Amino acid sequence: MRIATWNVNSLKARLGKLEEWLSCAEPDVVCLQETKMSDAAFPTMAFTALGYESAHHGNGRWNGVAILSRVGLEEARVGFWGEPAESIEECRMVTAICGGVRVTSVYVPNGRAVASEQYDLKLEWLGRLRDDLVATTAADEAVVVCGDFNVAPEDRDVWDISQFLGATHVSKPERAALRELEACGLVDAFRVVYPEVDGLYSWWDYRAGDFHKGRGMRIDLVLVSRALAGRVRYALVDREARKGMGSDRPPSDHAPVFVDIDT
DNA sequence: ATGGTAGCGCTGCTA
Repeated sequence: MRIATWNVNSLKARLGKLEEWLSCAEPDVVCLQETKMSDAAFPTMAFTALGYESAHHGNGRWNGVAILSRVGLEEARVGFWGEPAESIEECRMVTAICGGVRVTSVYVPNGRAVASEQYDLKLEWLGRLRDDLVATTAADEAVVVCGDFNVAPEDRDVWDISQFLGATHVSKPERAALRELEACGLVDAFRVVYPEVDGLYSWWDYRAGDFHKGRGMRIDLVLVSRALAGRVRYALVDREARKGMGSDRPPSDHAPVFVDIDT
């Protein structure tokens, strides 16, 4: 199974590129973030035409997450376990069973600035994600949680750690919250394939032309349960797709990343 | 140099 995650920074603006990329990369499952649209506007038929079932959770101009699957999509649910859908203000999580794997697409809150209210909410959100996993997952289950975590797991996952002094995405509490997910049995699939490789960035700031300067961060992660960790065969950040593929629109500020797993 | 760009949507917020 080839499973991908891509923060598209507006699905409306990126639909053409995404369709191109689906034909090119042929993923079986795709987790999307920042669709920035309502469920009513979600282009279900465009994906059906390419052979993908879909589940989306969005309510307007911010956030919005989706799962596309060409290997089946069942039991879709939005938000955290037990959370009433109508009470969710920010659409940041959708889960479904795809080809025998429980897949979750997450868009973790950005956090804005360390010690801000939004930062505390980010840590709280990651805690709720952990609680969801504990409540719903058996130890031997095939689970993939992927998306934009807005956390760089280690210093080598940013272009220059000295530039991030006191910044979000690299702070100890954020990284500890990520490690809490790993303590639940999730494994960073990229580090299975590339234990020693630096510079596997998935996001570059639009401002200051950071992409072309190689100044990025690895914040888009594919976390797999231990049952799958030994079966990860390949992983890639598709930087070509971050270049724009020759269309008239700019690319997303994130590149798609994917892993191949024997399932 | 407290910058820079992108998206949404029409004013300033979010990233």
